Amino acid sequence: MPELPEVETVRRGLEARVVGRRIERVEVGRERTVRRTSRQAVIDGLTGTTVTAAARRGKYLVCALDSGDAVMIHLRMTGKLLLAPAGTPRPPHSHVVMTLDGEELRFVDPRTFGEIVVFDPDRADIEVPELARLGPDPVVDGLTSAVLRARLAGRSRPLKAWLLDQQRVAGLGNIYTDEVLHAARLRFDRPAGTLDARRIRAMRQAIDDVLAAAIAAGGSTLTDNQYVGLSGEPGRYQYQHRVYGRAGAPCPRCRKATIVRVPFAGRSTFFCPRCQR
DNA sequence: AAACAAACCTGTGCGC
DNA sequence: TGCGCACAGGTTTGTT
Repeated sequence: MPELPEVETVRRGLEARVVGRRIERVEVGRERTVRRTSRQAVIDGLTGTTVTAAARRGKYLVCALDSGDAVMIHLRMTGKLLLAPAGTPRPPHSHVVMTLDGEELRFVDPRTFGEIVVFDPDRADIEVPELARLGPDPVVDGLTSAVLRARLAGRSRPLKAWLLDQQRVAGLGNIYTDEVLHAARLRFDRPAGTLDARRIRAMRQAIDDVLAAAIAAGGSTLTDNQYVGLSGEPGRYQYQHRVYGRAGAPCPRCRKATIVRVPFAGRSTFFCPRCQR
């Protein structure tokens, strides 16, 4: 579910409302959420610590603790972090609950693909190896045309597959790749290595513009309401989607063709067959 | 290197 | 109303 803009919205919520606070108590219901280590490792690693920073890389949240450890949280498809007054009813699938001075930070995740792991940053390469493998994050690291060009060179994969690969660029998922490719006027199935300098610049600009607008709008909340921010507030970027979920609608740029939905890489892809090449 | 399918789970929406 | 199927924002793993 959540891609870079949604995770960034959650990160900002954590920074504003959780950083600086002490985790008094930790409850782990479903052990699957903490499968990387164990229920006890996560309870022991979090209890009594104060959250000192909230960072993000791609779709990964990484919070620093005053113990020297860090906690990685990945929401995957249906994970949510919700901050609510202690004592209020917990939503179904509240697998991990952290109590902080009258409030509860709840990790809610119906499909249980998400996970939480407390790790030693000095051993990050072993304990969360995927973090080190992530490509540049367009917001955290910035992304230049030169970097894009170097990484795209010689690649035969379709552009969309390339953009979805977190080891190439970190943070884009199914919604935002489609939005970026439409903004850059590029077809999803064009081989990644065939972009000339002008198209590379267009794609870089599109990545920046789409992500900035989406973050400013608090991310995208689709009709199933799966994604909401820390306080349960929905995002608003779905109202600005130009192609995602809009099959059959006229293309908002050329207004002549109709947005098409095709299966690609096992999921839906939306694009304008007229203005994306 | 890259394409594809399957796996991990649960919920929802749709056609019949 | 009820049933069965398709599908869903992500990532890893195994197979061609």
